[in-house]
Amino acid sequence: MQIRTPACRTGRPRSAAADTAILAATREALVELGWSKLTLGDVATRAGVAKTTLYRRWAGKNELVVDAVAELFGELELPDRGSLAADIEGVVLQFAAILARPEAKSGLMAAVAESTRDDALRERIRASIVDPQKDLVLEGRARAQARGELPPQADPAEAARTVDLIFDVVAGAVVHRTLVSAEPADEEWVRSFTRVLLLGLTASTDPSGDSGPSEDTGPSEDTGPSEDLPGEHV
Amino acid sequence: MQIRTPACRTGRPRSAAADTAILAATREALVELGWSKLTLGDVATRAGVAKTTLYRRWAGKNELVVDAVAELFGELELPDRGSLAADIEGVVLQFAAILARPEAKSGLMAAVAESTRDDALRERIRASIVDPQKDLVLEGRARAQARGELPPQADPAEAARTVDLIFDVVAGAVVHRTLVSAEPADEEWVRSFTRVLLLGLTASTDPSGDSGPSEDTGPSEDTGPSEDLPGEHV
DNA sequence: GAGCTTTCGCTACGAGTCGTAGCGTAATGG
DNA sequence: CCATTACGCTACGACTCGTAGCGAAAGCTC
Repeated sequence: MQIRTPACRTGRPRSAAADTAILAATREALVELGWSKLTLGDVATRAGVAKTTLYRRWAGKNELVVDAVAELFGELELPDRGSLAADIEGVVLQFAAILARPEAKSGLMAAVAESTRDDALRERIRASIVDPQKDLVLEGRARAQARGELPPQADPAEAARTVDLIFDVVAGAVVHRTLVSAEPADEEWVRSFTRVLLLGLTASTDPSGDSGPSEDTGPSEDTGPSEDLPGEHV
Repeated sequence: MQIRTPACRTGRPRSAAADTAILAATREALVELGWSKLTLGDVATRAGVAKTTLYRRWAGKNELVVDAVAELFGELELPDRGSLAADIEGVVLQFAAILARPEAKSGLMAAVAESTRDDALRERIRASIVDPQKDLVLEGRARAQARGELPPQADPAEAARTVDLIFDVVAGAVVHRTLVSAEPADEEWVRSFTRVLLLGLTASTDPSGDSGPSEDTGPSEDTGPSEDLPGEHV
């Protein structure tokens, strides 16, 4: 018996290669089979590991897919493109490109659907996918304020509400366009969208000061989906 | 043998009561179990019909849930509230209220997720849920143009793109707020959202001729989601 | 009413997946 | 060398799926 200090580990360590292989296999299965026909047994076979290994690391299909999809959104970046409009267009196009991939489409939406009845799953999605994206919004907003494109906001609570609003509008519009309308969020669409959003934001802020804006969505690097060192990925 | 004219029917008719019972049972099961744990056998038991009857009418879980959820969105209306801002706020609040219901949350999103790999399902969703909603956008836009709040658009193709954009922004934002951010789209949020959207729209279409006179009227009822008379619901 | 047609309820079935238990082996650290 | 943990493999009961087959019920037409 040993004192189970959270960070104390003895014995054989988990294979980091297995984690990456499993997540890659999950994405591959999502592309070929979609969410509903994806089985953990199949993923294990593709990854070259035993089915039991999967169950030792993840609680179920939901958690596994969230981690697999989170790695996709970890590619999002927010380079300084010189203006708020350019920053928004750039990151929205990146976001749209990721959402256009079949593994992101079916995996992410199904996980979100399941999260409506599973608080732990929603929290997992938030931590690994949503929050990094929101950080990009914050970053873009700060950059725009430094450029003088957006007025600084005094009230932090009001600023937080504004950022949340922007985030829901940007991410929601792209997701709806891609999944529900099933049409590509191409450059033309992104330009139109950015114009409307930007006009709405700048016009709304000048008079008194209250809502202000920032932009978009994008996720930031990511908190990698799963590490293998901490305990389980549950 | 009889000539199977599409509209020609002889023999025992299908029970309309069974349809409504099944759809109601489906929504009930969605609330209690969610999408993933919902089984057709369970729905049949709740509805008081045989499992085989379910399979005779619907191809599978996807189609059944879409029809069950579509009935919820059939409640949407667009009464004339006097101004474009009021019209938008009103319908967005209705939409948010429907999306707040658990059966709509898990059912709709899961169906959308599945539709990414099933063209027929996507078409079904579009016809029974999305298009009626888009009609509301068209109606509200026409009403605003009649009031002079929005300039008329000459190019029909451009007008169609604008309507699609508005629709994706509105529906997407509410869905994202409700499902991903998991926070209520309450009156305060809707007001902020409407303000940004409206400023973006009016500023983008600049002022030019307009000023229109009266308005019009009648919101249309909706095209109910599913009828039970036509053949199979497949 | 007779007869035809279609639907309905019921039972049963093979196929497939789920998630777990059990066992022996491999890989670390003390 | 030994304790500890991870891994691969097999097997298992439980469950769901979607379908087939049967007899009975409910309409329509004549």
